[in-house]
Order: sequence, then structure tokens, then C-alpha cells
Amino acid sequence: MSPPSFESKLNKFREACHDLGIKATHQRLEIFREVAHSCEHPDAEAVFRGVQARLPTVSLDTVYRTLKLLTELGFISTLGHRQDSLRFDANQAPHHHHICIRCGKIQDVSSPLLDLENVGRNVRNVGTVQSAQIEVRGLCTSCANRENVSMRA
Amino acid sequence: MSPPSFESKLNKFREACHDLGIKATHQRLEIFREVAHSCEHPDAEAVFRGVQARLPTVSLDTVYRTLKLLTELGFISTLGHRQDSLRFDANQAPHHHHICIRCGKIQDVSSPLLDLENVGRNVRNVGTVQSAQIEVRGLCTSCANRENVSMRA
DNA sequence: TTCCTAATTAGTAATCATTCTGATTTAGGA
DNA sequence: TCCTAAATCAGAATGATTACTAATTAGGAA
Ligand SMILES: [Mn+2]
Ligand SMILES: [Mn+2]
Ligand SMILES: [Zn+2]
Ligand SMILES: [Zn+2]
Repeated sequence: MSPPSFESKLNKFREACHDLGIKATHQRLEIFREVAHSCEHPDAEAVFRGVQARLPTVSLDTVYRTLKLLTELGFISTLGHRQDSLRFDANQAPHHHHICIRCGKIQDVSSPLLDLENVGRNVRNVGTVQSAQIEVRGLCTSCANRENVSMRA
Repeated sequence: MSPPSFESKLNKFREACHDLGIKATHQRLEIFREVAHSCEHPDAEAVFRGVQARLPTVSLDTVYRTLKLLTELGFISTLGHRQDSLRFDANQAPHHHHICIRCGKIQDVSSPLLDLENVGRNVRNVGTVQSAQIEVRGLCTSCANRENVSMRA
């Protein structure tokens, strides 16, 4: 099965807008088009520049709002995860991280799953490997427990 | 082998300062101590507050400068990437990324190495898994080629 | 101990991605 | 077509970070 065409995605987006009672504006459609047709993993500014060629008065704010909307609806996703500020780590052993999506707690995860040779074998065709890190997102045990308690109520 | 003690790391840092001709100030040592003794992956502000308890007149500027120094010297590392902007991806198939440390190019990497069940098994003790993403850093093929050419010169 | 200079301080300003504000436009149902 | 809430726009604000400034402190070689 080939990946769904952009046109079918666009129609899904129109439907979603209709279902949610939000407007399928030119801006929204063009912003989606811009991201969908890029293989560059563009940032908001790059999307803005691309869309500006077709909609000269589009505002950066609209680009940001629409990218957020598309992300929330699952039509696109973001790369990495945004935290409020840069964090520092004195643990220089190779390890990975579990980030709680509720409380923001970051815990170390060590795993033989991902050593550099193993990754290098998988990545050989795109480039060299200097470091690799897994970022796992989910609930930490205390947040997960709290969740369970409230579900039982 | 057990991880190197903080005292031995501290001595390495003192040596590095000596070798580089920079001063091993109280502030630098205390800031290193603060990060090294934290398991919380603190941000600059949190390090600042911690150090302030011992050095009431320390400045935030010094904390930032020292964290940067420690990172550049490889005594600590950073987590997340607050500097650059968020990037977006319309490829909704599960996949990972290779980020070129020279030119910033981001390429898709698909790998059976990391499916959610596999990760979940490894992470069970710290929490639940909602998503997981590998970020591999290294040189893209064109940057790696350029590197080779210049090494041959 | 002395001395030189790097480093620190307080305070302020610049930077840059992102978000907010308030006025204006527009999508799309009636 | 008309109408109105939703969306957009331009520009200002925000917040984390970095970078100044000029005066003061203090590391560490001699
Ligand atoms: Mn860690
Ligand atoms: Mn991708
Ligand atoms: Zn949590
Ligand atoms: Zn490259």
C-alpha cells in the first residue's frame, strides 16, 4: 500500500474542520500543503516563507496557530519535544530518558537496546553516528498510579 | 567498575582548568557540584537556586557561563534543544531521525530496532510509554564525504 | 605576600522563538 | 445575499537565554 496522497489528506483535514465546526481557511489549507510537500522537517519560519509565496499577507502568528492545530489533530507531528528550558545532566554514561508528559519529571533509562554499533548498522545509508538517544514519553510511575486511582473512582 | 566519584571528576575539572589556563573559581566548582549531585536534570535557574544556598552572591550570568563551559569541556551534557525552533514533520509513519551535526540536515530513519513494545519492556520500571523517538547525531553523507576529502589533503 | 589579570557582580539590554492583543476580515450556514 | 462568530492580521509582549557594561574581587604564578 502506498502512502495516502496529499489530496486525500487534505480532504480528511476539510472533514475534520467541518466536524469540529472550525473553518477550512485558505491559510490553513496552504500551511498544511506547505508542510506536507516538504521533506526538510521545516520550522515555523520556513513554513511561513513558503506559504508567503502564495499568500503574501499571511501572518507568522497564523502559521504558528495552524501548525499547532495540525499537530493536535494528528495531521503532522513535531520533532523532538519542547521543554520550557534547556536541562543539564552530569551523568556521562550513555543512557536515555523517560519524560513524564504530566509532571515533566525526567528519569534516566539505560538500555542495551541502543548501543552505537547497533544504531550505526541501521543508519549507515544516511550518515555517520556520533551519538544516539532515545526520548521516551509517557507517564512516570507516580502519575500513572494517580491516573489509576482516579479511574477507579 | 563503579562510576567515577564526584571528587575524581572535580579533580579532572581542576586539571582541565589548569591546562586551559583558566581559573578554578569557587563559583565554577560549586556549579559543577550542584549539577553533579542532582538527579533532576536541572535547568540553569534550578542550578542557580541550588548554588545560591552556598554562595549567596553568585550571579545568574556566571551560572550560564559556567554551564556552557562545563558542557564544552564534556563534564556535563544538555538535554533537549531549546535554542533552535521546533520542527514539523508530515510523515506520520513511525520513524526516527538522523540530525547532521555540521549542516543541520534532518533525515528520516526507519528502524525495526525500536518499536513501542520493545521500548516498553525496557522502560517498565520508570513509567508507561506513549511514544519513543531516537535522535541520532552524526554527519550526513555529504558532510562526511567533504570531511574525508579534506582529511586526504 | 604581591601583583596582574581573569573572573565575577549587578544591572541592563539584546535576541529570538513563540504567544498575546485588539482591530479587521471572512467562511460558511441561514 | 446577509450575518456573525471565528479567524486573521500587524505589531507588541513574553520568557528563556545570552551578552553587554563598568566596578570589584580573587586565583594563582612568581
Ligand atoms: Mn540523564
Ligand atoms: Mn521525519
Ligand atoms: Zn509524572
Ligand atoms: Zn550535513
